Amino acid sequence: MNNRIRELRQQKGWSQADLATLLKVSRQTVNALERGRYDPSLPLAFNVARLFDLTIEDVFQPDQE
Amino acid sequence: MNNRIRELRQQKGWSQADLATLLKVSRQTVNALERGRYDPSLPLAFNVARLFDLTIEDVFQPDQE
DNA sequence: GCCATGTGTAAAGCAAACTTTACATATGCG
DNA sequence: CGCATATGTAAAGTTTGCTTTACACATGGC
Repeated sequence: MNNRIRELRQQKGWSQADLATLLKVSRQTVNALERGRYDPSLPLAFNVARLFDLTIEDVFQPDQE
Repeated sequence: MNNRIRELRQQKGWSQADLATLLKVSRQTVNALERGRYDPSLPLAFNVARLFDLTIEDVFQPDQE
């Protein structure tokens, strides 16, 4: 699962810590998501999309199978 | 997190076991999702949405906070 | 009544998501 | 140089998602 979190975050001029605060998760979680270490839970994916005013499909792209 | 899985499944005339097979998860997982016992992983949410030819936002509604 | 099918649920176990604490490295600025 | 900020990572622990096995109950058809 790819995502555009880093790109979207940088467009806003936010640090990983800033984004973590806004999402109410740890900075390590933001880092792990950006680096593709794991996928977010569905509720967190919704929070990310809403924060950037996008759909989940806009932010996350499932691997083509 | 609410979802329309049961409704969508019944529209197709599928049993929980049928849907589980199509999604490649266990029947208990389908049952738990329909009954709101937990949320699906993001990849599974994508699979559900694609199976019904809908967006994630069409199928899943986060609790209003 | 018997059997098949569909649904709900429980327990045990594994894997994935997330946390806290901690340390390393890089960059920029006084 | 010394310090602050940003990022990457690791280890250990908790919670959540999902599996397998198993059993209960309801409904409908023979």
